[in-house]
Amino acid sequence: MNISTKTEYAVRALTELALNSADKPVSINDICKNQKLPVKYVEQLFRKLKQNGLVKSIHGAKGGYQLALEMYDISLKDIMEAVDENYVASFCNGNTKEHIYCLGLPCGFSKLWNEIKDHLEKYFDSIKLDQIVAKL
Amino acid sequence: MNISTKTEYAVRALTELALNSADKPVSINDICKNQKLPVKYVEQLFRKLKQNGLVKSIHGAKGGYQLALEMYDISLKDIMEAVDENYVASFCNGNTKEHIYCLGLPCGFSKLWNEIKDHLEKYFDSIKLDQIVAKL
DNA sequence: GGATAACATATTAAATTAGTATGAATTGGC
DNA sequence: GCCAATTCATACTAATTTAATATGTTATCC
Repeated sequence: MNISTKTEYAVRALTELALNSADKPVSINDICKNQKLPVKYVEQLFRKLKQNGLVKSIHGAKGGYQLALEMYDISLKDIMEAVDENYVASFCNGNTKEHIYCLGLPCGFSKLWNEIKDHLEKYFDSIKLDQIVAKL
Repeated sequence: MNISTKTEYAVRALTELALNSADKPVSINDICKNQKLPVKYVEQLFRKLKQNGLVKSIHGAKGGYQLALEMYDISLKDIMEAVDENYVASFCNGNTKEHIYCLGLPCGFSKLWNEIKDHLEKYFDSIKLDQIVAKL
């Protein structure tokens, strides 16, 4: 039950964009210099962020990334989902999507796990990038 | 950001106690037979649950475990904490307890991580064993 | 005294996560 | 046109964590 470093790195990187990419794109290199993050790892994260429509990119020299959405339209949940797939999915020992059976038996806990999952998703979705930046 | 199997197993095992250990102790063997869980693994979990005062034990033949507290005094947080130490602690890349520095730099995110941590702890503490049993 | 069951610890195995390596494709500036 | 900077893509390795097993000892009931 932890925030993964993937999520942490993504949040930190997106915060850099939020602060510096309004007019010009910012390169991963610059981001990683500022935040002391591993470049190649963060590259991977950014590809996922792009696939999920959170950032847009400009190729080639002087290229880089910019936010694709307004800060208040990017939630912590969006980030986690993009970067850390099934970030809150594998309850009930991950046996079925519907959580009706666990370990081959009808599972009485699906209700509980689903409620928790729901709560967490809503909570993380309520935290937006502009709020995160405001807390810095 | 998932419920560990440790927590899942512990919840399932404690539910068994909640339902069956009111008068007599219940053995780990019986619990694991019912819930199809690995005995030796669950043994370890129960030792931690005992250390944390959630269950009490009776040695020897006909022995086993019983809840040490009322069901409404055992929260999901208590269980997670007992069985899954630092279940929600390693934010901020786990570098310092206070989350004031990250990777050697003053960390602007400590506020965020701590708020999240706080929220999660309160949430999990609000879910009590009697409610879990009621949802079955 | 034998069966049952908690208690304790060490070890192995599996899975996940983090990070590196290598290289191709794209673009700006000289 | 070429070179540097940069995104894009994938494969691989290393580290860490988590799950589970193995091997016992100790206590208690019958």
